[in-house]
Amino acid sequence: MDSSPVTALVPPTRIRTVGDASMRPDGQYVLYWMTAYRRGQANFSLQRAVEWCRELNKPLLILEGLQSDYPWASDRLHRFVIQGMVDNARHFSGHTVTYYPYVESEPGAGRGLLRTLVSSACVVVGDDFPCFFLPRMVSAVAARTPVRMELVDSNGLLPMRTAPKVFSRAFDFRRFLQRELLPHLAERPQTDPLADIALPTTTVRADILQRWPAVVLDDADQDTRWLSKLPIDHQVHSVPSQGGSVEANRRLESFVTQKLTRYGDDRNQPDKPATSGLSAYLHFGHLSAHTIFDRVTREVAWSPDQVSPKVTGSQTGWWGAAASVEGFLDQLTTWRELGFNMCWQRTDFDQFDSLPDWAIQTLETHTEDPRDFSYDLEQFEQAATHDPLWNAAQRELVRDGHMHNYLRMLWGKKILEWTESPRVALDVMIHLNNKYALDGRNPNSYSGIFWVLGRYDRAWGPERPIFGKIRYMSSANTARKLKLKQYLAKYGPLQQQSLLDPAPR
DNA sequence: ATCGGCTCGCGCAA
DNA sequence: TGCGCGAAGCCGAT
Repeated sequence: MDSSPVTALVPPTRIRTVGDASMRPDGQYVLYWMTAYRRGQANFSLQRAVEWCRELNKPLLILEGLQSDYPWASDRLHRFVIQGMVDNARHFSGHTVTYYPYVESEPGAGRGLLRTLVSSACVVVGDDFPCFFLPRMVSAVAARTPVRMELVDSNGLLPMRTAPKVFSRAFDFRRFLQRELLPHLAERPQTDPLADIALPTTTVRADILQRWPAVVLDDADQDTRWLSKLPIDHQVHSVPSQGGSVEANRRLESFVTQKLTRYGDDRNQPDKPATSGLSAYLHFGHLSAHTIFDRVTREVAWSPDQVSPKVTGSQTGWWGAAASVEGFLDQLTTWRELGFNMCWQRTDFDQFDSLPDWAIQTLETHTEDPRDFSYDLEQFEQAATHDPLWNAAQRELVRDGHMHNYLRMLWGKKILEWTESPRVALDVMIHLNNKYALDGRNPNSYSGIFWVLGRYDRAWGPERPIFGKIRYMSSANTARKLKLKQYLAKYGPLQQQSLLDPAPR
């Protein structure tokens, strides 16, 4: 793929104008409001903002903000994002742009900042992310923005707008991609849209900086101290995983060179994991799916002419690559983009009633079935069930901010089995995942959670209590299938310490 | 270890 | 209208 030319312009299908205000040529700068693609590289939003700068000969101001009052805001999520800001500050300092990282010090403190910056802008470019509170926030801003505002889709390899409907099965979406994806693979974002160009410069006014001080990133290593003053959840402590584009690229490199060939066999093996560990970086936009795709295909010298002319929707054989590579690309394309397809098409993607009819029907038939075990949210959260394997998976989530690939399915199936109703089970899954997982609050998190309840799946027999025709999973079989000795030891109960205390450093 | 049966909605060819 | 097929299932038989 590397040899094909990079698209000169951001594809129009990735851009939508919101509101009806016009561009103001007498503004002082172009404003890029960075909310989802928190990176300087391979970012169509940034690239679009630069297009405007060049057309108008105006400076570029980039606002990367972090509110403190969004749901589940915590030390863990804040620290990851702020580490990303450190990388971005370093990256943008080598370019003729003004980068303005802002972290809200108390709820509502940031109110007015965006409006103030917009009032001097020619045009505003924002990120078109279809999940969590971002769509609502962005439309609220768009409704009262006095200048032209564009949202750019830099989420994935397929522009969200090109899928004409919701796909209810991976197989159908995969078949669609096999027909449609190739041309879009050629329309890649520029690696560095600011390379080799000199834009006019601007500064943020002193009175603005005084009221909304840019976050000081020099002492990011000490950030635990100033994070503790923010009105966020300090019980959800930060984790060793470092956020930001630098670490994201380091992980990508290590995955491609060390693990990719084993991906097919070992991705579910806890003791010698062959996973990429990139989902949190994708979620916060520290890394682009295009960058991952380019790096993987370069490593294995794949080119589009290896693609099979036969479109079947089958998982294997279409890419014309080794099984491990096809498996990983299927994750990156079919499964990742399937979640974006759902969130883009349906605003009720996080509601129980968005499940397929057969799943709702069978779950409701069995809602009154007696439960052998029933736990409330706190018992789940404290990993206080009777099942050591489930508790270990929950502790991994709470302590490290992620959960093992295969166990997260079992984790969800058991929550369904051990709560009073499927709707409550859904609430528990969403809450725990969004609160503790670095990659939560993302379309793919919702895919995983809803898969537990039947989305993208099919009915299975025999019909069982509670589950009905929903696919069942058991801890005993999982323990038989995976080597879990080290995992169980690592995530066993702590002796003295409460689960929610900060991890020892 | 590897199998067949369980069981069914969906898209597409016919 | 019928057919093929599906993210990771389980269970019992060989």
